[in-house]
Amino acid sequence: MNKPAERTEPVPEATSHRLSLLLRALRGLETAGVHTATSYEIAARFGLNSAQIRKDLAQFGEFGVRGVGYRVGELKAHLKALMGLSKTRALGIAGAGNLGQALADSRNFNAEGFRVAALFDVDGRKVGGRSRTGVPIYDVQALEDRVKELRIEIGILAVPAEGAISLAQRLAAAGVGALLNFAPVTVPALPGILVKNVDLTFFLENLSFQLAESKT
Amino acid sequence: MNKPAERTEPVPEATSHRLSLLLRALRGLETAGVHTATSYEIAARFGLNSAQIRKDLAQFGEFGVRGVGYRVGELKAHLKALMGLSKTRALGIAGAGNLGQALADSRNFNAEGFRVAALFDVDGRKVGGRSRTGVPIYDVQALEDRVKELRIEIGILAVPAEGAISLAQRLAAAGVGALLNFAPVTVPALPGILVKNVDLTFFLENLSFQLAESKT
DNA sequence: TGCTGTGAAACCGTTCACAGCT
DNA sequence: AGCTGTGAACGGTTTCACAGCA
Repeated sequence: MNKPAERTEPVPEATSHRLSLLLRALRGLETAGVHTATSYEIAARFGLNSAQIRKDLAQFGEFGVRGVGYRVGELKAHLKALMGLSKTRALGIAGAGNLGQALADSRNFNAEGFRVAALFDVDGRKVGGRSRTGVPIYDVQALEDRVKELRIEIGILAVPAEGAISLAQRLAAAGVGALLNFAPVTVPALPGILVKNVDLTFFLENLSFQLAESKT
Repeated sequence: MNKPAERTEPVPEATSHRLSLLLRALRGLETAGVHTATSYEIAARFGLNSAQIRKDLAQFGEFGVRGVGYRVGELKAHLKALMGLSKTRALGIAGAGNLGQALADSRNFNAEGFRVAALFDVDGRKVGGRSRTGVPIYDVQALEDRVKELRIEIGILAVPAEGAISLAQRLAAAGVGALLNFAPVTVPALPGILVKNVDLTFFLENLSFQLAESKT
């Protein structure tokens, strides 16, 4: 099993979403002490089709054992490697306001694969301080230097709309590989860098829409 | 134009996402002083296909004028009505930590269609206070009473994983129609209520995956 | 036997292309 | 003439169904 699995074509986004889900499911199984699981069992954990799980995994190699299923720990390790989570990436958060600090202190952002290395802000009263869990707050002027020094790979924008675009450009120029933008503007595609815009209003509007729909 | 447009079948999720985008595009056009726009022009505003825009809209009625295009203001009003945004919905946020306060004060959550009416927390020092923009912080014990009194329609979970599920149930029982969950647990489908789980780790993992991919 | 890995079928969403209004 | 509204073609993803291996 476990063939080299050369991948050239880009992985469909839907697949990458499911991979995240799958990893969660595996974590759950692992802490539940389960060592082996079939695609049917995993599929049941989130209402999915078992063939889909097998197909998704088949894109990357043969991780299963016929007649048995998948070894949970092994598959999880493969998956983490696949998703680039086997080493810890440093994150830098622009904006030490409520949102920035919430993210900096979040267990999510300091879990398997990630570590918040720095917060940046323009407010002189915040600069030099630390977040509740101890993430240092640097002056945004030192952004480029700190990104390089701390080897920050992913930049997170938690600033008001106004400053977002120019900060995105500075982070990109400083060498981060990806940007996660929470500011209510769409950061355009920047050359050589991945950008993901997350607009929280979006989720609200969707709920509202579904509410309106269901009431009809 | 503008036929009744009976809709029975559920709208595909992709459509509802695009409707949000479309609304943004229309806001942009409106503030730019544009009164009429063709589907081609709108499509150009975000890299989409013009037919898709027409198809999406066609599901709900006939809003366009052949040979001319769409009247921006009119279409926007229709869209807002469609999405349940023509009246303001009250939001209640459980958890007055950094994330909860960030959301409460966010312009996004207090824009067209939404208004944060209350924050809830267990911390006695916070209770009785207000967020920076003036959203009152209530004791979580008063959750049910306040939800009813303030006619809160959407509950937002900005609490740690532990308390999330039980709060979700309390909010549901108190009568909210939808829940937006930011806690790092999956809130299961509750009867008669819409639940949207937003796991911020998800976005990070996806970026990480794409980074890992692109480096290959 | 029982489950994975996978070709083939079914399904769904997107794009094309044009008929039909204005 | 010009653009919307829409049936038909296309492409991609999901599901089915089974061959192949432990």
